[in-house]
Amino acid sequence: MPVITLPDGSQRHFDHPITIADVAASIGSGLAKAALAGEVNGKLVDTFSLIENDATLRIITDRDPEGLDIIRHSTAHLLAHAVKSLFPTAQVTIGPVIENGFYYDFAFGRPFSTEDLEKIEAKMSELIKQDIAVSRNVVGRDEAIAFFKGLGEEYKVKIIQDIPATETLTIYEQGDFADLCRGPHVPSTGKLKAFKLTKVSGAYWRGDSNNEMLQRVYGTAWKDKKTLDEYLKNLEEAEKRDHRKIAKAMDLFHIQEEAPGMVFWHNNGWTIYQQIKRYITERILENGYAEVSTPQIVDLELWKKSGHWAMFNEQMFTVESDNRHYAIKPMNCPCHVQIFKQGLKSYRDLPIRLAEFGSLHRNELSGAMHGLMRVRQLVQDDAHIFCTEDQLQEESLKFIQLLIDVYRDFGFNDVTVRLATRPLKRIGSDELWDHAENALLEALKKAGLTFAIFPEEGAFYGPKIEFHLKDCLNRMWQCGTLQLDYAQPARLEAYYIAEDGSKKTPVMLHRAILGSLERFIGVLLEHYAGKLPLWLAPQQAVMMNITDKQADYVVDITQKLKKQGVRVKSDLRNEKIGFKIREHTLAHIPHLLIAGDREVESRTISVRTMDGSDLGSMSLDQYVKFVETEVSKRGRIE
RNA sequence: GCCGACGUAGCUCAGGUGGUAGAGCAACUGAUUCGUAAUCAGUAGGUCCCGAGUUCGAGUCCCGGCGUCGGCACCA
Repeated sequence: MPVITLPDGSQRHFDHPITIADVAASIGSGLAKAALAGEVNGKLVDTFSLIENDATLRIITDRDPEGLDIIRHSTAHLLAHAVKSLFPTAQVTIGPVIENGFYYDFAFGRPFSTEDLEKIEAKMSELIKQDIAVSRNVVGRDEAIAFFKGLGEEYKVKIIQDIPATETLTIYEQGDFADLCRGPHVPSTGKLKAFKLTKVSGAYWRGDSNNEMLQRVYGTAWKDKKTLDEYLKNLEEAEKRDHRKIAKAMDLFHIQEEAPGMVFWHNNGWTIYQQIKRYITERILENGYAEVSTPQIVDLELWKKSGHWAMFNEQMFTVESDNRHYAIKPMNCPCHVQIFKQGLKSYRDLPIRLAEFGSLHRNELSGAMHGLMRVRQLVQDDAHIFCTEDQLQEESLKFIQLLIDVYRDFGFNDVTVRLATRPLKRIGSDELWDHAENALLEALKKAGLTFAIFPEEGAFYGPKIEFHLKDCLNRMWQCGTLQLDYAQPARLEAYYIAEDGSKKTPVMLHRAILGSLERFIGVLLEHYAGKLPLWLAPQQAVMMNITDKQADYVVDITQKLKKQGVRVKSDLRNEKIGFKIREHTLAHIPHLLIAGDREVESRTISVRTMDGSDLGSMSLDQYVKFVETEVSKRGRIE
């Protein structure tokens, strides 16, 4: 006779096994209607599942995060249901919940068109209206295989064959549609209120590019129309922040057909670029790095020795001259090892930190390019630290601390950190890996960072820490990285003389804070929606006159401000002041400086910021001081 | 690289079923001289991504290529 304990501690006694739906109904009719699933003793189950023994129960509604996941999962099923009824030859595969929605992969003879999508959506709405009850059946393995074979669902059969024999298999049915699924699901299709199919694309079966391509349909689902609309609106807003759009509006750069994946930086964009480079140079020099510069084109022999040619030759551009074969460098590291090797190094010289803003070329697959985020020519704020085993952890910690501080200056206080550990295919002893992983782990802990461990994701030569930033559409981009490398220094025969007089191979740390400057600028533009803080803004101020009378004054003040290092231009056009203000505000110029008769009279300028606040009149000196203070704050959030 | 969509004026985009390209903004010219997010009028502007084909005739249809976009895969 089950006694059911609810989240508020109250208990309900029943004299017979009871479903969650019934418990909900016994509490109230509103809850009965809202119930999507239940959590019984910490496990999510369907509302129609039977409770036979004493249990704690939480009824899941669309107010719970789990409720939303269930809605999305059930909407994925609804999608499959609609597809199967419209296109019976389509085979179902998997349909998981993802951030903000779900997708479902189908094997189908042809791609789905946008018209198909509309039809599918309409069918889904129809199925919702019919409010079809969902049921769950536990089935035996052979039974399940026979069942899906009978339906011609070959992929489901493959999926079942891969599920461990210990797991029970369940089939969910709604009307004439059945799918292998762990559940739970909403009790009936009528519970699904707000969804939208967003895009179709190809996706490889089991994520392997050697396999056939399936048709993936993406969708989003929410508890009600209101939250769905909010989400769609947010998406639209986010798309406006796309760095490619902002760049066009701000005249930052362009990319054209003749040089795919390579950037033509316009003056405005290049000003940002230079500003960042200058800043990083300053920061690394004060942190004991030495800046170097190495060749762009290097004989293939070096890349063979370093291991790059064997691993990454498809992504390397090559050139030929005088019967010699060269590669345009995709990375700086082998060249930095060459500098390390010049002259005998003692343990006393270590650590040696070599930094370079080298231009790198990587022949990325054509489909991989993405604005500034993924390009074929890039510059990293790259450096390699050569050190001893003992210095590993301290160097790692120092780097992480520098990175965090630099990110703060750019206004990023929220960074996703991953520790990628030993992959299956690797070189080096387990002791070495223990040591290396531990060094990074300890460094992360000491730095006080929260991070996730990504097992088997490390490089073949060593573990790595990845620092990811999000773009406006929530796509993650790796920016910073710290990698331990035991292989290259040895392969390229770098050594130092240890305390005991023996030759030892140094450990090499590959590290970058911003990663590719191109990508970082892309993320930065989206982060700020183009409204860069003063220190980065390519144009910091525009000085404008109200009528022609103040033109000379404006030219004079502009000149003086330029001499003081302010990135300012004048706008003397015969336009109304409102028009000029609007234009420069839309161009995200931080300071709008205005001079009318009053200002000429008092030798001042009227200062307005791009967010619309009027700072009143100030003298030239006052303004320059104001700029200096703002610039020195950089992008830090107090 | 794979699947799909797209490529028209400087920008954003319109151009059922084939009949010599259009709007808004920007540009240019003129008027206006104005106080914090759009003054008015006029003018000019095109290799419709490239190549081949079907057709009397192609921005539109077919084929091939390039690029971009959304995903997949990849990402030292």
